[in-house]
Amino acid sequence: MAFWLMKSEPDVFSWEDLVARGDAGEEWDGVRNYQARNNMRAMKPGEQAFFYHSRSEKAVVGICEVIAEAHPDSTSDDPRWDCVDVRALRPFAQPVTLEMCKADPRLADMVLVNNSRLSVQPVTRAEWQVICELGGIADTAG
DNA sequence: GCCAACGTTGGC
DNA sequence: GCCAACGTTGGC
Repeated sequence: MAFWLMKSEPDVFSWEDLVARGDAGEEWDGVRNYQARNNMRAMKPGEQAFFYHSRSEKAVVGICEVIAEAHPDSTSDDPRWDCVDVRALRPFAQPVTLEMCKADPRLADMVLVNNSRLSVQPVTRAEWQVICELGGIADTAG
């Protein structure tokens, strides 16, 4: 069981947009970066990912669930680009800002803190736990 | 809105 | 295969 973090600019596709899709979820298309794509290829249905609002907001706002393994990105004719499908699982009681992540020594090694440009990234079990705690919800990893 | 950091492209 | 030029991301 792996854990992930996926970024989106809220102006383009927000957490609220994903919630509005309901259980049908949404294709996580548009990723044109090999590392991010490789991370999506490693995802399995049932795994969870933090949903992060970049740019204006800079905060983790909820948790989504992978509902389909990687498949060709419908927004690209280039066979290199795959993506997964996700659906909203649960919102945070309060958003966990980038500032909070940087301030917490337990998250010092987090990819989000150290490589701000990777849009789909792995999260460790320990980091998952900390961010759930900061977000005011029970640890969903069980 | 700016620009640093990073990734990709393409000429050589 | 190197690296300069270019485009994009995302924090500030």
